[in-house]
Amino acid sequence: MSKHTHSCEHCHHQSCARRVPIFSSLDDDELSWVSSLITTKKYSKGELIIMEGSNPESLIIVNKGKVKAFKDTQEGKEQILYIFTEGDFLGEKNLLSQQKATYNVETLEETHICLINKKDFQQLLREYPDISFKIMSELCNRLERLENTIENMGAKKIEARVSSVLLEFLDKYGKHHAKGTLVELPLSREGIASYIGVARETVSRKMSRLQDEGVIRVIGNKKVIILDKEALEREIQ
Amino acid sequence: MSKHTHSCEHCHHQSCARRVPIFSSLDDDELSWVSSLITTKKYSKGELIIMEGSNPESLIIVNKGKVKAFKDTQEGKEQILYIFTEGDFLGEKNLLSQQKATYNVETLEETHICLINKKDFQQLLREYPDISFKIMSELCNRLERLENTIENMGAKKIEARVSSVLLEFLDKYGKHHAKGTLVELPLSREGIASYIGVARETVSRKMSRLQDEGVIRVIGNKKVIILDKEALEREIQ
DNA sequence: CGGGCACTTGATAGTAATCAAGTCCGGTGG
DNA sequence: CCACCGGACTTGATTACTATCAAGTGCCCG
Repeated sequence: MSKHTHSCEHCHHQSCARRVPIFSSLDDDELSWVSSLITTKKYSKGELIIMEGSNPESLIIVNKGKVKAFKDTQEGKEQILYIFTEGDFLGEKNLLSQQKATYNVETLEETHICLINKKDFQQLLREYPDISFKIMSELCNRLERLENTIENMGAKKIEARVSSVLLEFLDKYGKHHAKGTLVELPLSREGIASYIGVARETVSRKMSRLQDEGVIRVIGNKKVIILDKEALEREIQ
Repeated sequence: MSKHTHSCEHCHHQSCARRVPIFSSLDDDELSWVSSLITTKKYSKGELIIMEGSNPESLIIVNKGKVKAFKDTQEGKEQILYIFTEGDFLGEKNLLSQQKATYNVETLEETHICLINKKDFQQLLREYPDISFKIMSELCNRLERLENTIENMGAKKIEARVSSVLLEFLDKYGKHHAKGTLVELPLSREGIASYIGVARETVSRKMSRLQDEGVIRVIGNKKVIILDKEALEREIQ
């Protein structure tokens, strides 16, 4: 057994490593070793974790909470690119290519992260090629999501973009509910707007319309019940 | 020396393998071996290489020519996602994740491609981890390009999108010229339009305006001289 | 030289951004 | 506990921009 298995100060990390898809091919001993490499950090809501142009020296894994990755444009707008949640990793660009961060990352709620040092991470990759495969696979998934986003933004009506986001949030954050699926929105109206590239008023209007049509039910600013998932899927086609 | 080094039927492939960034860490012997795994194929302009939903069983490397990767929407529009040129690989999604093709790929001119069988490719990855690193690095680059595209489409004016494309083409296809840089456009106006997500008439108008302002000079339908690169960069900011 | 196709240019209409009030809700302090 | 305050959201009116529709125009190729 690894000498790290019973190291109490790392016990709470192991669950982190165990939950992360990129380490899913490792056995208990290996996970213990990985856990020993991890340090943790906690952030409260609204803190900036990574700043565009900086040079993070570690792989970051989200252990609890949510963060948004976004770019600031000179026109004063904000374009949200990703929302990362439990199990997602980030900062890989700085470790795999030799690049500076190309976007900001900010917490959307209280968030705990795990950090793996650049050298340790690179050693892991060499020792366990399966981790590389997992990462490549995840990078392909991200590419696919971005490709779909581009298709939405370039070739589809705004109705379709709103429906897409709602379905995406439904998949990620939906919970069963009497008449449909209850979704806790990770973003404000303004956040949704800068995620799909429209004005915040437009999001309000489209969501109001969807409510009038009986497709969704809006509960305050942070919750939505999806009553008719198929209708949303029809909007996207 | 590898027994393949003097195998004439593979000589013309070796240059392909040698030119490809993902194999740049291999030595001559290893390259010869890779070359022996490669088969080639030629396409004329306008042929469909990959169809959305199909399941390509090989990694494809562009050896000569250009191809476009695009999605067809139900609204009848086409969204172009990538233009791949000499040295670029594609089809990785089907080999790294277990996914079907999520976009169509069509040649923009006469194109020669190299094919590496799925099993051979996976063996290569296991034997030479550096190839995995190169691929991860390239995937990160693609992510970054898509992230920038999304920023353009979501948060920037159309002027900026046109300027972005022109600068992108300038980087990839520009050649020195008396008064600026001559760029052979890989896409028609309609192609450019579906690359940046606007109507083809809008591309015409914006380019006319840029010509009136003395920033570019349009020569027929397929060439442009960039006279004032800085002006384009200012449009993007 | 003629035909066709891609492109340009102009006119119009539709849609979303912007500007501008309100409204709702949660939190705070009296 | 209630009243007030501020921030986020909704809704309405107007403006600006681009898509669409509709003629031309020019260029390439046979």
